[in-house]
Amino acid sequence: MTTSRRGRPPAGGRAQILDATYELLRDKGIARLTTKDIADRAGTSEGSIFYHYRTRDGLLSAVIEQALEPLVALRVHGVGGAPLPEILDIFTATVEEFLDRAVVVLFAAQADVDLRAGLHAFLAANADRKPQRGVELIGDHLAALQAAGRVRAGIDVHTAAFLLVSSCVLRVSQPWLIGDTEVPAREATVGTFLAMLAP
Amino acid sequence: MTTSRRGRPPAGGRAQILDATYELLRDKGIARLTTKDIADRAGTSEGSIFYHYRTRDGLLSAVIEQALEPLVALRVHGVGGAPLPEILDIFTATVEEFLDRAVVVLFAAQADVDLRAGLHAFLAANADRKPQRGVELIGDHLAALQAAGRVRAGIDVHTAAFLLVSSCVLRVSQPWLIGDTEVPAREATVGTFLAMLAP
DNA sequence: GTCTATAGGTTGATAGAC
DNA sequence: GTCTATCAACCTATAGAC
Repeated sequence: MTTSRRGRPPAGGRAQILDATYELLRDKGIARLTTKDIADRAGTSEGSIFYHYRTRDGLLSAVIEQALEPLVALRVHGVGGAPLPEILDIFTATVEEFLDRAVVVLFAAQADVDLRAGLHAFLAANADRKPQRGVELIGDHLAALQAAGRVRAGIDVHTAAFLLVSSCVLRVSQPWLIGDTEVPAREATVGTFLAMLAP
Repeated sequence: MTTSRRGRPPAGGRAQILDATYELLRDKGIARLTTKDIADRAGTSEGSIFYHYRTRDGLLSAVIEQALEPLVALRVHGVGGAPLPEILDIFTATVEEFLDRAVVVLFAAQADVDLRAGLHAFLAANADRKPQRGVELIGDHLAALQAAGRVRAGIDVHTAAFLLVSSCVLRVSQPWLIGDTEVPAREATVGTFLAMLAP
């Protein structure tokens, strides 16, 4: 797992192939993604691709897993004692920043049952329910505030947290799915969410 | 546009090809979708496919547009005077029922820039912002209730409506994107949403 | 490790009989 | 309208030189 080394990496190295594949996935889509196009964009030869990744699917899996790396590396920990607006601002910004890159591979994996199964297996083995635990964490914090009377009583705070995360997913996905359309800004969504929580 | 005729349609007709393509898209994905597989599943020959749809892309576009048909046919109208819980229940159920079928083609279209561009153009030309107008409509109804004091003051009701629709999209998409995971039931989400709106 | 050359198989699309 | 037969292009993967 030597992911870095001294000096300029060789032109046809693993990283260039990985980056070129991600960019083509994002710009053209997976349907007409060929190893020839990848080689051209990476400035290498097709032979190198198969030397490094053995198969086209192996390369695609590597690209998918790289884009999900922030989720794997994530250390889930308590949200601390910062003011709620700040917590939700940072949380939603982090989620959307991750999704900006991840949707490309999440959508690409939908094109093939095997890729999708591999994606799900990878998440199960390496991400250990982190998306859900993020929602749980926010929910737990809201529950504490609710107990302290700073969040209105009578609402299921974990379901509320799911609503907030949903808006992050849709905001990032919508331009891809149905084209450019108006969506409330993230800050406005967080603001409205806070107002709906107030006692 | 003769979509029906007397008697049993010929085995290799347009409809069978369309259905077979949708099913393969849903079950296997677009990446390895071949006209041969489509012909086999439809019980027809490849020749018939190209006779009816001229090109593979033409067929795919037809499948996409058929799955979005409920959106095109939708007549957007006021929500009437039913109780809010009932309105939101019916609204979210309708949205998710549509998405259950639509995500298959919405995701498939992400595999190719041309397909995606075609999808966006089709929606712009035939759906006339109906997704957004659905959100607006719920928002407008909430605004009226807010003016009547039955929804708490100080919240942006249109952003709130966006939160609710987001949860529908994520609930339907999540099994595809990250695999089977716990998600709050639709009824629970609507219930929590209502509780957050109460004055 | 990277390249070139090429094999081997698949794919979308066409032609022409029925 | 549907079928069979066929083709030309393309794509993944391998072999072997450097």
